[in-house]
Amino acid sequence: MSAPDPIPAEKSGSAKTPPRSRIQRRNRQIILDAALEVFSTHGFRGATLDQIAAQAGLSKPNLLYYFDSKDAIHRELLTRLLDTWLDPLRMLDAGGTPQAEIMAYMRRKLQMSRDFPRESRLFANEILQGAPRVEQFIRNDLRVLVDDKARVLRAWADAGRIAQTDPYHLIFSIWALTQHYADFAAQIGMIRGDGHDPLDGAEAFLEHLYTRLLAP
Amino acid sequence: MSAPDPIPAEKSGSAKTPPRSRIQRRNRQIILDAALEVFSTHGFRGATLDQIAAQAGLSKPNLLYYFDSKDAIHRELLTRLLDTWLDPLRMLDAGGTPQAEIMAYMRRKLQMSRDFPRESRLFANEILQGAPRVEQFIRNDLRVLVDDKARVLRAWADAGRIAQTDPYHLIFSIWALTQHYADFAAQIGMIRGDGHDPLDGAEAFLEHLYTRLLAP
DNA sequence: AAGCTTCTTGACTGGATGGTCAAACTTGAT
DNA sequence: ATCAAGTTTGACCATCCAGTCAAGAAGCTT
Repeated sequence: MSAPDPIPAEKSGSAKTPPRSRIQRRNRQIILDAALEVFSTHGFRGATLDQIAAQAGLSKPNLLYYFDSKDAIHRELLTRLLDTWLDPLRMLDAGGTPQAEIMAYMRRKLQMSRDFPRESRLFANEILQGAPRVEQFIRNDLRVLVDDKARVLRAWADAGRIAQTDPYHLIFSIWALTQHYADFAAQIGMIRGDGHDPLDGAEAFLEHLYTRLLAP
Repeated sequence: MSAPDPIPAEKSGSAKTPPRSRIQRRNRQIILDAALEVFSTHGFRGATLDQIAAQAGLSKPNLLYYFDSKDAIHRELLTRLLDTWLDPLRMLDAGGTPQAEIMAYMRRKLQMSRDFPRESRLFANEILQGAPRVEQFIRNDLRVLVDDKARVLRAWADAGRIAQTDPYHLIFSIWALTQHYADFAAQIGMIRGDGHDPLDGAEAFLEHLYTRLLAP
């Protein structure tokens, strides 16, 4: 399992930021970016190291100089993604104004679909396959966070500050509606015409939708 | 490209229902069912003929006796899926009551997520990859249908029978919200607890949502 | 500039996988 | 029962693909 490692990791177990050379940092980033492109459209099995190498402008052995394996590249991408995946929901503040907080959460998620559609598709691919690589993340981190925020939403509803709705389905609806614009962008683009920005009008629509849904 | 075909297709170009023996019909169905299971969770590239054969309880060469290639199995699945994919939207009746029609469409889509989650994931996989195999279907059939129904929705809005909303985003929202329960079932299951039915409460929530969204 | 380290790659390997084939087995009509 | 057609499969092949390796090129340090 442990091949001689050309990139010596620091003594400290899983060093968060092993001191890498300029070239190391640059090329690892190039590879991750290329891999994100390829993995997000073809899935893990559908992607080949040759594709990633071509996309990165590097040779295949060179990829494997910077990462131990195809799997290691994919794991690194997922790890980086999950690190920030929870942030928008985490920012939902129990002390804020209910409508404004929920609306802001929706807007943050929509912004992620706009700014990071490949990351969204990478995640979608993972869930479609049954979430084998992110199961623990979902069962632990995500679930705890959702349970926590669901309590906040329920409290708001019980206090009559927003309409009575199932807080879980409310959260799922925000995920579904916002991620759809990233994950199904190809379909939307083909229906609306290729010159059209798939996200055009989405924010106004979703604001309208949640305004009406949440009004007490 | 054209290998000697052990299953003679009828003279008439693409016979819709070539007369097959009892065994043929049975085994083709078994294979398609197994393939749907495998393709929908692993994607086209991620699925192997050996997996499908094992799932079907047949040998790999036997699979290839009934279908020309892995691709042919996949194509057949997609063709059958697309044939019925449009039906729920097609049934939306311009002559009906706006709220009731839209609500019924939402319910039909939700029912499809309940009854055919694998088909939904097969489709989602396809779109995630950029819709290479269904591009013409989307650009032609689906687009025309959506444009048509969008006109209906717009007319209803202009007549003041439902609230003013972008008809395209309204349709997309129904797709997103209903398909999410099939495509992201793994995630929902892990968050709500494994004993829980992911779709529990979904219909009530969506009815509530669209009631409020559409009220003039 | 020398010498050491880091980086890069052409050529290769082993295993997985889609697909073939000829021989064997079943089925159904007579 | 017999025979032809339809069905099944073990053994095999060719290609693809993740990963290896040794040798060479480029950077750094002095």
